[in-house]
Amino acid sequence: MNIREIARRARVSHSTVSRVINEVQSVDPKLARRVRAVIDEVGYRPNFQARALARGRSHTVGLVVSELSGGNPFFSEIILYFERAAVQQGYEVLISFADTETQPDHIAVCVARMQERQVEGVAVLTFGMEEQLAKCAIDVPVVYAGADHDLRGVRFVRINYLPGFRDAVRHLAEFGHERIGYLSGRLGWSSMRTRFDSLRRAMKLASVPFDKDLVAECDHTWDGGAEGMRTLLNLPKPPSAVLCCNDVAAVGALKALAARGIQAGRDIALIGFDDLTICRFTQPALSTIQFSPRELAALAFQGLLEEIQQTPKKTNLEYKTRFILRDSTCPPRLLGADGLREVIRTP
Amino acid sequence: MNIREIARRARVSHSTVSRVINEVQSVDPKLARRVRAVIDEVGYRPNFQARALARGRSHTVGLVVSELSGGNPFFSEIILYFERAAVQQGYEVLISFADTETQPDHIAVCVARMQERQVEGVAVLTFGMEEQLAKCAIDVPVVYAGADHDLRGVRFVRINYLPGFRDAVRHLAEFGHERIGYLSGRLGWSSMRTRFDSLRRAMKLASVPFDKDLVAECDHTWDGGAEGMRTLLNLPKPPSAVLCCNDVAAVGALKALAARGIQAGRDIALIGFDDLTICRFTQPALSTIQFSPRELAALAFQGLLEEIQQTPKKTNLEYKTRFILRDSTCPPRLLGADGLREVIRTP
DNA sequence: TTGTAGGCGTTATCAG
DNA sequence: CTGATAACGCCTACAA
Repeated sequence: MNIREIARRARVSHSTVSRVINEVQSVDPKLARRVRAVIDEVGYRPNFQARALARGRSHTVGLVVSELSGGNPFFSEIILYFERAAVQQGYEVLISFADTETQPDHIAVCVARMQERQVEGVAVLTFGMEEQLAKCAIDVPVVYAGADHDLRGVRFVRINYLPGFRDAVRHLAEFGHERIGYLSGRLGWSSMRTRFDSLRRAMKLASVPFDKDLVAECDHTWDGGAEGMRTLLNLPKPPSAVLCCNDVAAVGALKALAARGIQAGRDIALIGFDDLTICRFTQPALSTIQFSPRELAALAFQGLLEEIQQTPKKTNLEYKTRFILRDSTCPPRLLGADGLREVIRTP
Repeated sequence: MNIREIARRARVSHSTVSRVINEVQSVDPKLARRVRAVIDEVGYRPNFQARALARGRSHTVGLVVSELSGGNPFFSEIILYFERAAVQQGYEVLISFADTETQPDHIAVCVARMQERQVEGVAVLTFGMEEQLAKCAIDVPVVYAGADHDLRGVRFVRINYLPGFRDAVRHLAEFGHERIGYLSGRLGWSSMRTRFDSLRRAMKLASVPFDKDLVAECDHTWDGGAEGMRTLLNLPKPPSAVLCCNDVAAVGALKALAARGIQAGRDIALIGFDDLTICRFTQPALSTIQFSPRELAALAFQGLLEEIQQTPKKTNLEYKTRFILRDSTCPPRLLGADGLREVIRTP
């Protein structure tokens, strides 16, 4: 069923049908009604591919996220809210997971595939591997999220990690913590690197000494967090408080703590990052630094839309993190020569 | 940059360029090389919209999931593995979240939108609201996942809930549990309804008495699970073991238990459903019924592909759940007249 | 206001 | 093996 067939049945030309579909006002109401009747009767729906071809606009955008994060609820929410924003503006979204682990240039591959599909723009929300983009020629509006490494003038959501870390560290400092540890994630990922840098700046601001031995560079996954926490606990003098690069790792860390009979919020202070829903349901509820996928996704789409439409005045795309206090922190405990050692069951 | 421009530069006709692109063997190797050189030089990539229009095949499929599940890692994995299977077969995927809560017919709306985009097929993985589809005319291959309510001959992944529930109930029965509770999710959702029915059949098979007072019909969300568990705990005689309609609700339930000083795996037996990664990281590790998003997504795509290609012999699309034993179960405790009452702190 | 004709970038069918 | 020419379904001057 196409526009010509509708035209035939309504005894008008196909251009008239086209006008009716596109709500061009100049059509005679009677004709319009006749056309609409036929359209409803046969259940006709225009072919967007053809329309896109003719108009040169696909009304489709791409979203690339990181495959490693498949089981991470953070990304599931990113996708949800991005799609919602897109649909609201009449866009459809093509999704793609970039396997940055085994294929360094996979992001570029995904973007290229989307370009062939004539997307009008693509949001790359991989949080840390987008440098790859700089290497290849991409001639479609792109937006990504990161801290401040301006990539060839590409638009990005500037993520300000400092406020969250500053308040978190301040909170720990008020408790008297002096040995603050960190589960860093892979520092090869730029967003992990930046989180780490922000933490150090926050510590400097709060005059808390930084000790690189208290940093465990682990995967930012459930298992990675557990592994990292075990590493810290095996230190001669473990930290009295630990921050994490994300909530998923923090939950893993909780597991490692529990395995040794250590309870966060009583024996050690633990702070996550992201503010996933699950934070409210861990035992104890996890204090964290909020990094709302909802707002982030909305900002990213907004930025992308402005790039696509070449809007002159641009929204300030800055996302500020903030500290969320729950129950997983406490004053330093048993800070003798052996640090936490006393409460740790021998493994 | 289009096929004609390439043709001009390579001094051939655009048909020849088309043949080169589509690797038609009959092209003179010399010409082919010349064309390829130009293509590489200018970085030309064919326009899929146009190709789709001409060929009548878009090489795009749609995936509709439930919006309510935004924060649920289960869906994030579904999307990931579906996309992976699709890309492997040269398909791109259009994603859509159906808001089944406020708009009962939203699934149909999403499918319709995708049809306008000429998707070759759509997978509706909403687990329980797909009945809506029956009401509207959809003339595109569709696959969904459900138990056994055959929908107008539409292809679906048959989910066999029984094996998982059977082994879970058997396990509890061996422990001597006679008061088994259930956090059911909304029974208006067909998949929730079917899980419930399967549980009852499993209980009958194991000769465990069924008591409808021990069923809490709650949301299948984090908060819903907590709420449901509180309801059960407030019963005059709470159950000694509780199964849940999904892991997310189970984690919520764990929270409610902890709030009253009750520990799963010691004071009460708790079993989830889905086998999300997080099950290994709760305290205690959550026994659950496996419902792998990975296999499910792969099966769904496989089925969709067969529908699209009208393959004569069809894969048997059955997914069998299975019980995964971890640490959250235990024998019934304090089963006096007051059930668990004794260990419950007054709220 | 309406219809005719041409074009969007491909593929596919013919002659040559 | 190659190159016109006509689709694919729609939009849009331009002319009537």
